[in-house]
Amino acid sequence: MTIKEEKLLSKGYDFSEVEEKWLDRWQEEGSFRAEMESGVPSFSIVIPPPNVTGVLHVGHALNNTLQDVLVRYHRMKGANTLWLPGTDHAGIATQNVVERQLATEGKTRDDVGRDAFIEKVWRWREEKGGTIINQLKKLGASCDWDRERFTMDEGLSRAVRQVFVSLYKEGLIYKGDYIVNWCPRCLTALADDEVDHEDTRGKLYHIRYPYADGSGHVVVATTRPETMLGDTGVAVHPEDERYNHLAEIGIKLPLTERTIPVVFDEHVDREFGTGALKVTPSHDRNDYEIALRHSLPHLKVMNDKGIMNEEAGEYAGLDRFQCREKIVADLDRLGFLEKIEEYDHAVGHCYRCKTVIEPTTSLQWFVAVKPLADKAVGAVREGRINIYPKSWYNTFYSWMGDIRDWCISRQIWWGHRIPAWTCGGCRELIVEAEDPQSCPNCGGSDLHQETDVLDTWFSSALWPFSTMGWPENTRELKTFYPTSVLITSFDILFFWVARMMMMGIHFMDEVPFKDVYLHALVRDKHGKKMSKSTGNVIDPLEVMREYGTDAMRFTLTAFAAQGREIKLDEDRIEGYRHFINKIWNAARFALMHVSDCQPDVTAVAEKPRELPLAHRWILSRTAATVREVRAGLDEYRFNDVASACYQFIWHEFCDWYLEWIKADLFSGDKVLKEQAQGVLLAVLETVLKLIHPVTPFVSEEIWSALPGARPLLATSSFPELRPDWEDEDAVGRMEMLMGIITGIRNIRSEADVHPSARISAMVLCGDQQTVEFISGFEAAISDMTRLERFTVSHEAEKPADAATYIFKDIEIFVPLKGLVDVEAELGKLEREKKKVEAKMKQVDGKLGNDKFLANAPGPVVDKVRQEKADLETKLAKITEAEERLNNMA
RNA sequence: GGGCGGCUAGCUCAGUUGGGAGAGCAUCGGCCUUACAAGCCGAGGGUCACAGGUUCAAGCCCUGUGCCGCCCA
Repeated sequence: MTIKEEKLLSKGYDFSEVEEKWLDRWQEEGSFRAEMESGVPSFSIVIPPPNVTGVLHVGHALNNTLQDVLVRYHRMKGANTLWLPGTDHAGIATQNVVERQLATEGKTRDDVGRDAFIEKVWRWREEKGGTIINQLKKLGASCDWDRERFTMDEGLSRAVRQVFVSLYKEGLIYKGDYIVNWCPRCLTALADDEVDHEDTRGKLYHIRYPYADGSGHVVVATTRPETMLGDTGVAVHPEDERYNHLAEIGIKLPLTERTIPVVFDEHVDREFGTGALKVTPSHDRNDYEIALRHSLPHLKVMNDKGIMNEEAGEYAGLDRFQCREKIVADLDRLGFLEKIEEYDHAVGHCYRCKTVIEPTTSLQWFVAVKPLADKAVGAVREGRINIYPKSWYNTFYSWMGDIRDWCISRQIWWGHRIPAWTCGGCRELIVEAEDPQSCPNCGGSDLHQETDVLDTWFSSALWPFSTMGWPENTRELKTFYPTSVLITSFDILFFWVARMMMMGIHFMDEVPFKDVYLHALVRDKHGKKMSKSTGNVIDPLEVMREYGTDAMRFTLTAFAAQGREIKLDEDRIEGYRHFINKIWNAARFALMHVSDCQPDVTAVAEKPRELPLAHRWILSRTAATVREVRAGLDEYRFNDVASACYQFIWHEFCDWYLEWIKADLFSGDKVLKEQAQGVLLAVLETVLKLIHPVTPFVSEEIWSALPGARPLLATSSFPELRPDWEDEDAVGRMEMLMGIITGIRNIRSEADVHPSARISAMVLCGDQQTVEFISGFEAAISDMTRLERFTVSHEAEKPADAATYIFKDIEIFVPLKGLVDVEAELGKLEREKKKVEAKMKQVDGKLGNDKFLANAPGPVVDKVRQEKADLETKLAKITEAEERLNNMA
């Protein structure tokens, strides 16, 4: 037994060794290397760089499967194809990892110092940072791995500096003291979209703020009473008559000695609570803006770690949450507490460490994004960038419409250090791409670089061009920029996608990608977010081990319908593993009959009109499937691609075609046999190519066993449309034969005829032509329904003692010699009759309606008329059958 | 409070110019029929959330309501 036979005779598909093998082969052959041939269209994707700290989760699996499907498709279509891989340096996350490592040694980053710490991070990256890249390789991701990039690479870092300096010089980057989202644990500022808002059951404290003249009080409500120590005013609506008189009086702030003013601001909601709002400019974003409008002073009452500072008076030194309790107790004791309500509200948490965010003022670097955002919006409006699914356009526009300046400085060490220096001599601020040696203003050499680093997303925003060698004008940029499509999860539309648009358009003068496909988040089968704490996480690596990578990829593809969240059920993966196995076994069968053929046996498929019906039919169905798959891939309808393949391969190719041609394959008739071999091989080749982008391993494995010397499937050509294979006549005829076979099988099953029992059946049809057509398939029909005798007629007498089945205008009889269960048969006919009558009622309703006849298009009316005729025929046959049965009884 | 999405068979979901309600899984019955029991054959199952409207015709378009989810304030 040869190795090939041994392998192909194995009954079940053993994916583990197969996957290993092809991963190696593809790499060895350089199948995924991006060539830059001239005169060939390009297709390029840059990977959404996973965090260097990451391990593959099911979201990555989905994201990269979809990318790989497209990339493999376009590569097979012959495009210059580039899928550029890499990781980002994940500033905060990575720093946290290394700090934790230090903590086990009882050290902090300050103990080791900045340079040594960064060195440690690099070392960590060398040792552990490659994990997710290897996992992506296992997934079969056909990236050009020689081009792997990292946001902290030298080239990318140079791009970051260049961009920073340009934007600064254009006045689009500035430094200022503004309110930011502060994480008191990470000790850094965060961008707005790095804050997760979680609905929290909290308390709303209603506090009495006495008028300064003692004539009364106003009640304000807050969820964060500790911030009252930083209040510098109370705001009310200018038209709120309840408070007009307070303008001159002011408020005596409880627990302090301070008197604060009342200001009148239209943004105050008169309906909320008492219509009075405490204003804490240093610890609340809205209050910050109110304070700006009314020149209220800022008063910071906490330090960076969320501990109350000296401004908090006797509360100094307390943690913010301890302080809250004490404040509430004190207010209560002194009679300032009106009431406490249960209150649901969204609380901001650090997206990295889940600590409650403290909005606070701080000196930070910002990008003035408005002008950049406007250009991005313009590109989308003009259709230079298309977003799929369409439902995201609204969200995109509304978010971009009221976008705020982007805080890009982070108070951490791991990342791109801001290229700005302050001169110790003259305080000049120097922003340069190259480290300056001396101050251009005073010539002094006492220069101090900013200690902050840039937001990781700042470098990610440059990814589509920084990875291709910008600011050099490289061949890669010329060939592959703008990229063809960006595939990512909707939750980073703004973190990343929008920012790439801004930066790409600004610096490349061209959009970074033509299409954006946003896929859903993968949830568990109940629709819950997967999380370690809930314990409902599906680990893709485990799935791949258990069911095979192809099964997982196929499942994810089948679930990727636009505009819907993905509820992943492991049972479904198992189901699709069965499909992979089905393909394997179908191929195994096919190879038993074609492995010794010359590859040119497929030439018979070039002249389909000369072939027997079943071949014409399967070729036509193959052509239709090719059409569907191509259209699905072109329009990002991944689920349609999967279901078209599934439906065709299992329920047409396997269930019908393979069964149908067995007789020919085992036949002594050389011509019939070679036709069957040829078409079988041609269809199998097409199927393997179609399915390869989704299930690369099993398809490549089978492909390698096909007769003849072949290039790798991964670099073979994708099936072209085959109008010459399309054959509606063959499809119609085949459907009639399949209907007859199904009818006979139905009768056998309903009548409890043992599958091995040889019985006879008779078919009555409308005319002699049809009789002749059907008789031509007597053998096939008998074979597939295990008949000993099959007859066709258009005028024979209808047997009395027979079970019947009606398919369109064809009646099928299976004589059962006293074995007919009259009651059961009548029941079956009755049910059938009800259905037909219900349909008939609908159809009659339409045809009896003059307006329908007048307004509906001709073809629609004709169709309904035809339907009525069919229903009448069927009804008549049912009635007849009932009469026969009743006569028997 | 604002915005978006969803509600179709027991479950998970398709349903793209409005004109036949579908798939997979699950269920039930029968089969080791020489590729596959990870299989084959057959069957049952739905007031398309609810109420109106437009139309000759609505799962699909419009309005409102309910429930669920997400985002934003």
